[in-house]
Amino acid sequence: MSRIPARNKPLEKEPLSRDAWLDAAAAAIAEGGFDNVRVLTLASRLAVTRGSFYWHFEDHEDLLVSFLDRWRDRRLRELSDLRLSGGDTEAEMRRIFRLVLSEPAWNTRQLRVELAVRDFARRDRYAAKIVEEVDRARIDHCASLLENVTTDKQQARDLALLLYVTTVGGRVVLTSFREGEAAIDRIENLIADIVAKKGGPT
Amino acid sequence: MSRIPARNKPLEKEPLSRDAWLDAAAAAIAEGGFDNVRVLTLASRLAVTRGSFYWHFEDHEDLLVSFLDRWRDRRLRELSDLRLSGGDTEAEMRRIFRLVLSEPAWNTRQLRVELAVRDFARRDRYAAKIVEEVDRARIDHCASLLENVTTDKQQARDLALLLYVTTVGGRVVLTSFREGEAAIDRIENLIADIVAKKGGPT
DNA sequence: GGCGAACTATACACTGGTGTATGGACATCA
DNA sequence: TGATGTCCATACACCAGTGTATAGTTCGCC
Repeated sequence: MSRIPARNKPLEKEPLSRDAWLDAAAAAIAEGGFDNVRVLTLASRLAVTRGSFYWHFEDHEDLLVSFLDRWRDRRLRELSDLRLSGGDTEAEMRRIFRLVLSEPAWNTRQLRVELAVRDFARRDRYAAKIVEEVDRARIDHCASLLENVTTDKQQARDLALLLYVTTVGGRVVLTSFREGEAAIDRIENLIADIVAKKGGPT
Repeated sequence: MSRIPARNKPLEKEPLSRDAWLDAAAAAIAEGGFDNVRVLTLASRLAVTRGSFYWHFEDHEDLLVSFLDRWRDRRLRELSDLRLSGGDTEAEMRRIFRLVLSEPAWNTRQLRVELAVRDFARRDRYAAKIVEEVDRARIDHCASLLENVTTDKQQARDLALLLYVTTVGGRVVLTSFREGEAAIDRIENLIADIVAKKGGPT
């Protein structure tokens, strides 16, 4: 008993939710990847001790798995939201590019998280499964859109894959590369040309 | 003195070189990224204690910096070697793709190291500088090749960027993605088509 | 107002990591 | 042979992190 509790006020702060911990984890992941999520650090950032953590989560791994699950759910949901918002093929196509490519909100944290997840997937089986689910959904969606442009199903799928690969690749190399933002537009136009030409009479 | 040295034989093992430590680091990085290189682990893998490490290197950071320097030097060298080996534009083009894309040796360790370096570059200034140097060199080389195909310098540069981005992106998404190897060929053909068409009469 | 559940703090045991100081083994050369 | 330089082992101090056990606080509810 060397310390005084000093908590006379009724309720200074709301109790922490599981989601709050996941958000903190997201911040840590965006900063330094999955190896950077440490219970101790998150706790101090939330102004709480680890006692809270081990009430909400089984252990460290539980946190990571929960985070990955939430990440997948959100990515799949934003895809289906996109589908609902309708519009013609061209417009939706653009929107799906921007989703992974240059949507404003993506520019910092979400993008960094996405890349960190992909990186983690290279050494963690569960993360790999999650990433594959999301990739598949995105590519499928893109391919089904492209079937409005070309009739050849295989070709639609190849183009979708090309688009996706280019989109992700763009973010991977152009984040640490100068002349990025300017180039990204020109690349997008090049890609658009390909789609147009391939979509033609073959 | 609770232990017997037990080294009566004249010379059981060669003295370790700085490079051997860097190789061990490469293995660790390929497995689990830069956060996975730990002096203790490398030492035990080299069947040596950390005493050796701290003779060869200043500290942990020194190892990482040295590794990055060596990595850049090798990447730049393999580029200029490529330049020397000549051949027509088409052939060299293919070769440069495969260098980052599907060269057999790349399939596991070198590829994983490359992706780990890129990941590390997102949170480390020095690594970012290294990656940018290598990226620039590769893209420049690719662009200068493409000037044999198209006369428009800007277009050559854009195409080079597109090629590079697609190549890297392909490796990033298709490593954890099924139907990868088959798709990669079709993608490569698609890209080749673009180059051909763009290189045509505009 | 007393009970139980939800949440958090504290203290402890343990592991694994860095860095440093120091000494020992071995070779080379004067 | 002995001095010096190279390379590695050992021991120490220290810190950061996980996980667990336990106790304390606050709330809603009967």
